Amino acid sequence: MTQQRRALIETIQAADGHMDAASLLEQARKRDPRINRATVYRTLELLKKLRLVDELDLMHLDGEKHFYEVKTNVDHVHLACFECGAIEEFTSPVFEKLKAEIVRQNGFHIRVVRLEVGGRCRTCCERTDEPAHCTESDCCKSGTCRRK
Amino acid sequence: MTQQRRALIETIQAADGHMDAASLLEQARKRDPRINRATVYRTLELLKKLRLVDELDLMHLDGEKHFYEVKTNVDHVHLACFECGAIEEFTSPVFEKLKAEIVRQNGFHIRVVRLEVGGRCRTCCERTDEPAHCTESDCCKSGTCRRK
DNA sequence: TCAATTATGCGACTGAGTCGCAACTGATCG
DNA sequence: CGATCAGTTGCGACTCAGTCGCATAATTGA
Repeated sequence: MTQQRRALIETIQAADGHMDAASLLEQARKRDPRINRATVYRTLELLKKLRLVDELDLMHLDGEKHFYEVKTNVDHVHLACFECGAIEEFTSPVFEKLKAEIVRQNGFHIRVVRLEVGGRCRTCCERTDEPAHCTESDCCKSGTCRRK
Repeated sequence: MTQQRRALIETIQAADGHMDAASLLEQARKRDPRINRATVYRTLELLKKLRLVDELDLMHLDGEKHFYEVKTNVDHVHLACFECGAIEEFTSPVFEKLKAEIVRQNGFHIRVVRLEVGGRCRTCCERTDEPAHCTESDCCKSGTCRRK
């Protein structure tokens, strides 16, 4: 356990939202300015393998970067709104049931699960004056779409 | 509808497994050698928006690249074995139930769903002479792990 | 057939993530 | 407590998937 790892772990735990590697580096440097970019990636790799953090794509709402969050004891779904960019989390016994089914029917030993859903959140759906999102093939250039 | 798009669509449909952009380009060039890399990405973007293809990460089993498959009428889970690299697909009414729950409870309008599971497939689990996968933090350097 | 629109090829660029290597650090043990 | 040494870090160069601007080419629709 080095200074750098401590700073990185503290930073992830202190974060309220989902952080990507670059902002994690930036924030962690406030705790220990020596931290290097390579160390961030190496530490994230380690934490993933130790199953202490989960890696997310968040439906590529903001490019190709990955996001990280402290692993919770119960898996959750991430709902990403293409219109306002909001990320909602959702847990359900049905999700657990589905995982159990995968184990039972496929004999698959689950190590990590990632369920991401993209679409339009309730708030954006209720703004009925706007057309349904992404029905046009060029919607993502339209300015209402947050997806890059 | 241009020659290039036709060639790309035919290539994706003809593919039996999951293709990434680079191999899609390579295969599509057998149908139309003029196709350019940029066109592949632009066409994939279009097909995603038209909801004709789905984009997958397959748990980054093979680096950061994305994989593509023709969208089926019922969503399926992708099970990626970290040990042998196999990709299994799995459909279940429970998955549909979970999606319905997301819509009902969150008022979320689903556009695209991606459920990926990483772990150890049945075949690899039954090879009991080998230690359980990924219990060691450096497992992915061990040679048994296909994850990069 | 021809103009307007849309797509493509090209090549340079971006940016996330990786790698090799020398220098360093921090647990361990005498 | 101070030497040891495996494991970690910083650095900087590198890789490679994906993007962009622009001139040219192909498609569409009148």
